Amino acid sequence: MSNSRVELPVLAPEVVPCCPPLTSAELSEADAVKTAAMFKALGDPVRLRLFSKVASHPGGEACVCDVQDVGVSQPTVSHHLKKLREAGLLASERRGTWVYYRVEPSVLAALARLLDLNR
Amino acid sequence: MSNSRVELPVLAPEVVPCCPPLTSAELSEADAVKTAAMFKALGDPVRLRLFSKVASHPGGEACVCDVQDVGVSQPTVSHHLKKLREAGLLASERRGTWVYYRVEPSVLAALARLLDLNR
DNA sequence: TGTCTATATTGACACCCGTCAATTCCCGGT
DNA sequence: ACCGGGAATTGACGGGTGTCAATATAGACA
Repeated sequence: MSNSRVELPVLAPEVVPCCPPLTSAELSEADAVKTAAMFKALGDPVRLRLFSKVASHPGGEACVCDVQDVGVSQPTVSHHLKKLREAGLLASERRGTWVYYRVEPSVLAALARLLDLNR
Repeated sequence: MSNSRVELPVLAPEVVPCCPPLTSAELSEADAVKTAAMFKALGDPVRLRLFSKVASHPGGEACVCDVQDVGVSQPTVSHHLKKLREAGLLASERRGTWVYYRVEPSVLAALARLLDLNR
């Protein structure tokens, strides 16, 4: 098969940037839908721990085997990582046997700016 | 019934501060449960818009009548505001006919610090 | 080719969640 | 006391979500 695969599968383009601080102006309905999807992805304890494990892992990335000890089954871990990827918070890449996940910094920064208090 | 109610009902004390940046260390299970509850509260488009309307309202607070135009019924607005209050993100106070909501700054700051990238 | 390991997908199930209509509660004014 | 309006609660319904067991896929190595 052609090896022109560029990988980086999901992460739809309209998920990326978005929005001034919440304290400075109210969100449009469309922006609220996009942004709420990201918060929703972080709104489950297991997903938040998985995200935290990836984000804090040395080198900025972690394979599933590094993070899957969160008290649920392997398919459930895979399911949650997929949700985080679909929300644009994580990116994944297969290298040999393992699949590595890393944080999408721009998206995380957008969320942080959204919550920023010092206007 | 006795009218010795002190108001300011919810906002349990253990909801308040919490946790270094997600990129610096992984969350404990207990911290993940508490923090995920806040993200979950922001993970619905209607709630996020309500929160945004309160946060960006002049004077730092808004009565329900100021924010309830989000396309759902009045009971649903009340329901969502209650969720935001229970998550520790909003505080409410009745003054005469109207009930005013305002953002809990410390909680919002904690979430922003959690998502902070630099460092 | 076949086997082993790592990760993803499928299908099923119980429970949670957002929503509304109807009702109730709380407060001011008359 | 009564009434009117703002806001909260109740009860019900439909769709979504987290979870697991079973299975499938993909790559590494014999």
